[in-house]
Amino acid sequence: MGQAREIYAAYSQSDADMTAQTFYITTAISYPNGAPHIGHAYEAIATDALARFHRLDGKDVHFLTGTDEHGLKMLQTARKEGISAREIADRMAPLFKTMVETLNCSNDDFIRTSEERHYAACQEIWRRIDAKGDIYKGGYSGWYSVRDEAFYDAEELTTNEDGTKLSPQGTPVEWTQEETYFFRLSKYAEPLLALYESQPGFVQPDGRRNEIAQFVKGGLKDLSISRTSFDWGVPVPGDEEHVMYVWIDALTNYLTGVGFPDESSDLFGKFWPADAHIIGKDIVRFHAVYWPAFLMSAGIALPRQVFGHGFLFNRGEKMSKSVGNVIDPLAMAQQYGVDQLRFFLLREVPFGQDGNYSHGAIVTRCNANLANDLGNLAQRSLSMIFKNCDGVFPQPGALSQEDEAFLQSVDALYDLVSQPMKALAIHKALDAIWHVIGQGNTYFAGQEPWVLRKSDPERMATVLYVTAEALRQVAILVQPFIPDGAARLLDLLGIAPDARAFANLGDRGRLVGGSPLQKPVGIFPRLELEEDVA
RNA sequence: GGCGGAGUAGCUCAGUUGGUUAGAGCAGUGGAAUCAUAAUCCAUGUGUCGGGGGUUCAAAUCCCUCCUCCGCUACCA
Repeated sequence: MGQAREIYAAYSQSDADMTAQTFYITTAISYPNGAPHIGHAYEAIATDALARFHRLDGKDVHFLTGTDEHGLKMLQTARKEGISAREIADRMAPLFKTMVETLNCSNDDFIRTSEERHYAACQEIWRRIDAKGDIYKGGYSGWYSVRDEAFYDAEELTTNEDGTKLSPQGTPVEWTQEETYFFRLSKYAEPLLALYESQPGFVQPDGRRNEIAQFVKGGLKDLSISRTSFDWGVPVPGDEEHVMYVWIDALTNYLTGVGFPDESSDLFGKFWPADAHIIGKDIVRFHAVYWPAFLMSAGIALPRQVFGHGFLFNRGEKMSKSVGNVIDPLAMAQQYGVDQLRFFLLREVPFGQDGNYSHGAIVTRCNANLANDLGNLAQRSLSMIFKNCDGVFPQPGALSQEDEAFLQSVDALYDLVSQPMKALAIHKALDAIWHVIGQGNTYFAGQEPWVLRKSDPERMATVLYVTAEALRQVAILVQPFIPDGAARLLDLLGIAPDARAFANLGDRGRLVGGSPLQKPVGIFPRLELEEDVA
């Protein structure tokens, strides 16, 4: 194990400077063989919330997402329509690009693996792995269907009456051997185990890391990394008969996104190694085993974390075309609102676990937390200020014990949000914010400023000021999750765009008494509980 | 089969290294208030903490066993 440790240690960032001023985060790239679904939307939204959080926290953030366009399935889909794979990729990729835009994602780049820059990156990493002696030519054998141009696993096959084997598509298959290049994955089992042990945060959540470690402990087989049976892919350097197969191509997008192979570029220097790859739990192994192995082989620093999130289910059922519960995320964004959809997914589903969504759950969650708790607290307090304080924020008088106590928990909120966000516990961060919003309603109701209006106007002014100051901080903290609503609230409060970063939280950016207030308008209207269309 | 995780209030779940009357949100019930997006606030739970056995002064929390559910067990993005 000692030597294994050295192999990976040379490239790992286990002593990563947690106060680093840059942050590189990625989603997985989507396979655009069909339209985007709610799972794609969820991953993009969660990753965006993390990216926005770190940006507001003062870091220089690079957020990458995109599409993985090569491979046999794209080619087959294209053939069915009688067009080229590139044509279908050109038609489908924009759907994903539109989705992330519509969902208000702040990605800095959108990579398509069919782009020239990506070919350059893949070919360079291939060359380096090859130079390391980790690539060799061998044979890949399996049940091959000439008509499908595809290999199938033995379990997928059915046996015909006459004893011949058939593919799932019902086409005949035959035992075929194809020349392919292999990557010496077997060589990296020990270094990978050393990585998981010394950097428990490398694979998260913990349960996933245990599964991966268990898998690797069982020994690793070398990996087939090229194909000759189709040509929709990145050509292998020096052997144009082969295209790269799946993982070197797909995973390398994270390097392409920061300018690799130009390691002297500003982008690469600033952002590699990546801080977090946010991916679905189904592809954790490829990111936690293949990817670091490729990078170790190529002599490139390893990413700091791979996080596998859960799946979403529609009322407990996996969505499928046959069940008819496949829902277009853009239709959901249209129906509920982008902030509402974002908030629901981030608040309702513990990040890392599977989650459920339903029309009723979304309506309940959004009305209770967005319209009632936050929206109404803003409306009731700001409209009192607008009507009773000459349209400007009041000057606070001496603070009472209740004022101090409430402000104290508002000022403490940043830490309670920051800690879970840095641990990717997004739902816990939102829980902390809403706990304080709840305190805000309790405080407001307890102080009864509508009574003070007549009995003690100065005291009323102080209560309203404290409430508005709490709203200012809440609005700033809520930006990563519900950016539009947060911006509207900050606009109402008259907070300048350059005063909305986390550096302005607490007493470093107190609301200024006497500054003008916009006429309050509802931030989050209630959703009407209509017939369930889902 | 092997390895791992989970079974806690009607629903969704929290419960650190075992220790006062097991908690939260939602739903329900009763009340208050009326500034506000019919929003808000207060009060309110007789839960066998999956079953059984054990360790301990003390277990949801440790050990054994049984039941149920789930995840992983390689070349599909």
